[in-house]
Amino acid sequence: MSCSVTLKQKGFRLTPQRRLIVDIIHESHGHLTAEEIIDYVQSRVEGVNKSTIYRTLELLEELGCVYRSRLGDHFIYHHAEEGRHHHVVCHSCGKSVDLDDDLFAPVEQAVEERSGFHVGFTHVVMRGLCPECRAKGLHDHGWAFGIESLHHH
Amino acid sequence: MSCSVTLKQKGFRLTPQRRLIVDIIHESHGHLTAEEIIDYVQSRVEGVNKSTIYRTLELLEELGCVYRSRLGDHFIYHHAEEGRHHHVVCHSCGKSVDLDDDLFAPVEQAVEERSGFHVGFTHVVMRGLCPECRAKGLHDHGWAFGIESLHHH
DNA sequence: CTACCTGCAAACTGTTTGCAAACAA
DNA sequence: TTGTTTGCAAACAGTTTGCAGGTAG
Repeated sequence: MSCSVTLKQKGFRLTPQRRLIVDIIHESHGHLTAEEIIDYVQSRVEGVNKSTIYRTLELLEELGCVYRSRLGDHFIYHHAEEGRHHHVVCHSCGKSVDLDDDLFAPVEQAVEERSGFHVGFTHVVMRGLCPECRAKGLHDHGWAFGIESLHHH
Repeated sequence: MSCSVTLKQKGFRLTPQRRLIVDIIHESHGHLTAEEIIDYVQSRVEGVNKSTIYRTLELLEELGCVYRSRLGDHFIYHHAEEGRHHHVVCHSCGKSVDLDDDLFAPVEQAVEERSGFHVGFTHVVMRGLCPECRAKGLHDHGWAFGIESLHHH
């Protein structure tokens, strides 16, 4: 179901600002940082405040419309419609590739077997080095990289 | 090799502050947040400044003596002597369990096969729900959790 | 009408930096 | 002695909050 419909259904108002933010997240097929969303929004409509954007993103996350994950210092957002999946982002050139939901199944199972802990990877964004950048002789040794994920409420 | 020796070998001074920080990291068998390290240090010696602690931790990471990973909003630190390994931390009670190095091997392989990207998981800290807390009826559905890792330079 | 939303400005949090004084070697 | 290291205070960046005025329904 579309985010706009979800908003209205749950009794939230569909303001122009919210509509714009929802549109941007839907139009982007990748993941966006909060900063990118702020820039896109403000390039289309002057005067939309970043706190409005953060508040809208928080709301959309609570409604299950978007995933929010942390990548390094930033949060990144991704619409939740295409279901569970993961990303790898190249450290060097920033290129990103999607990966299937099942990627972490072996890890989930192994963690459960070895420790009894239950973990679930809903939307993980990890950093790596893409084939092209590797061919250029870059190494990922010494690169800091992080992966994070967040449950969809 | 011990952190103190590494420091001296590379021409860095072994000050009381640095010795104290190294001791605390070694004494702790788990992982510590920057804040915990600051608290421990300051409870033993008054007047040690947090910027000194951050600078020392940064240095120790550069020397390969400690790992630094992000867990949510904080960095956490762990001495690097026991080699590669990972952790799961319970969302609810904070209990933590160590996991073997090889945990993410299937993921590393799958990412490489599917995307050509090269990723390496040196020291991942993830959140989950421990058996006891699960038995208490807590669910991890709806919990935000993150895993992050950092390469050891 | 009137809650809900927004813009603004200011607060916040964890981390980082610049600089003069202190100190290890 | 002397260049590294420290403590202090202030900067920083991204995110969050309080509040008065604005607007969707």
